[in-house]
Amino acid sequence: MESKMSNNSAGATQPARKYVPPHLRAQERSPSVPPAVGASSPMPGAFTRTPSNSSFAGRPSKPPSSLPPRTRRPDGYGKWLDGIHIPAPRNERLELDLFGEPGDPFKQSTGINFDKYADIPVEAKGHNVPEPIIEFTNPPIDPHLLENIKFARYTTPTPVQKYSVPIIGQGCDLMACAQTGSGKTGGFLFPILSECFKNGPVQTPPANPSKYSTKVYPTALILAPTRELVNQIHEEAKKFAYRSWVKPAVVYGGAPSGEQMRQLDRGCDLLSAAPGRLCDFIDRGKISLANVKYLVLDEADRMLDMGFEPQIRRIVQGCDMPSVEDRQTLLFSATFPREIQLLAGDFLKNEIFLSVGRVGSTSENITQTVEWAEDFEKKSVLLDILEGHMEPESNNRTLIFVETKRMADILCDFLLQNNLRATAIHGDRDQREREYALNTFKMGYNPLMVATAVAARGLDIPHVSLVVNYDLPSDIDDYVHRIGRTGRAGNTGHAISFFNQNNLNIVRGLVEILREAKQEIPIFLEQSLQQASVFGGRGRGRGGSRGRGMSSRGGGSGFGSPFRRTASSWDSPSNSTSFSHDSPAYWIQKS
DNA sequence: AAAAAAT
Repeated sequence: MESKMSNNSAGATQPARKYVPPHLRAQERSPSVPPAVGASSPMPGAFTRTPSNSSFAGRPSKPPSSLPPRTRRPDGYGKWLDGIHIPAPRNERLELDLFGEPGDPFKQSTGINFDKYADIPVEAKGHNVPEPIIEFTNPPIDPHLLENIKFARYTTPTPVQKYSVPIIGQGCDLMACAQTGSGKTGGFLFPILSECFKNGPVQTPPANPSKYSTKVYPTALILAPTRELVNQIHEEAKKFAYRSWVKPAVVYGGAPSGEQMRQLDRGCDLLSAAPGRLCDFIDRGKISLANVKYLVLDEADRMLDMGFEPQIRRIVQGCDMPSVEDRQTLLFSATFPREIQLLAGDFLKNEIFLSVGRVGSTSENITQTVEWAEDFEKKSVLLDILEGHMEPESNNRTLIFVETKRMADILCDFLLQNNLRATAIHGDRDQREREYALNTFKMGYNPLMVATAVAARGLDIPHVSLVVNYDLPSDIDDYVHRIGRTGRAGNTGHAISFFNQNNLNIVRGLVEILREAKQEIPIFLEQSLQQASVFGGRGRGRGGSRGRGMSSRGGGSGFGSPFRRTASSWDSPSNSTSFSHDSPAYWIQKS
């Protein structure tokens, strides 16, 4: 922000500076080495100033006939011509949009523990595992990507990136497991874009000029389980594809498909998509997967579990997607239950298995506590916690997870009635409401957000210093992802979970996670652990599912009935009626 | 039992 101030004041004293309309700014020559974005103090207004001796002023009045007249605003994307990558000129406004200013308070910045990532043990198994990279450097990373990485102010690759870049670069399939907030998105975007920049587009069938709307043939397809996550990946893709020939596009439900259609018409080389809308566009002949070279499943375990698997199979095996042999498949997640790892084999060939730390463990940057709270007292305990945590002028955000959409609304209303700035996100809200909730939360206008599972995975929201599990999930992997909304990129964070008799189904996994992360384990959890084991509680997720690296733990098949019991079926009667205590009349939204 | 994902 300081540089912006000096920029403005310097600009005011510069009589030579003229306004240049946005569509002409791109004509300016750019220096070959980019200064840090926004760090323009040595040369204020470098991109908008038009000195009289510039190439612009001396340009012939008529453009060379080989160039078609410009018909639309430059979009910041370059070309691939005769085997050569021709990046678009730089564009100051676009750079500010994409990368923000240095020290932008709304951006995630790496935290004090970033360097500790180097201490996490990494396991890479498979044939011909290449040496990891150590830094972002030209071989092997394409120089254009290096420039964009610099713009984004990424200085050091995270462990998953150090390995994924050479692995994907040498053409291998990959199953990568790395902790929440440890840079998985870069882990697939960097190598994919780097290779794309080096190799150019795959040959695309000629467009049919008679058709009003053309079919698009993305080179890379990235699938993710929620619309917001898909959108977030797309935003990252835009950063790292800046000025290149690779045009990112995004496709998901709940938003007008016409707009997405027009966006696709402007070009689509790297597509981020939610499964439903993608299928829709494939059916309508708008998207072909015939040219896909890279297929990414982000949150891969989620994408391959019961709810999504049929859709994914349809996209991967039932459309015109190249076969396993003819594409590269990349699976990323922080958790990977063993039976899903097995299932994933259908989509991979000769994959390299990469794990950073233990599969499914949590970051030690997150301080985890568990508090005993009966359902009826959760609301007041929450208020106490928030009072202690949300100092007025702090930049903190708190994310509160509940199990049901209805409870998300109820709790949000409760917080609002207590004069707290809260919002809610869940699948029953329309997409505009969801995006509004997420944006106001990100901006800090609403520093509290109540959420269902829709916000549990992947979302990278700066300044979430506290995650509250108002209701604990029944699956330990969900717990891992939820608390992973804090303590990202080397920042520290807190997670507080409300625990009571209804949560015995997660106690084993929870204790295991807390132990691994060297967290304190309350006495009541130890006791509940014994209680739960009487009922044969299976602990970690579905059947002790976590891989220990590549090495199988053998034994436990974990294919019993997935839900042998539910909390209510063995609850004491007094607890099963707790709902009526939970919601005194004045808290309930009468329907 | 719940949530998510197409209209």
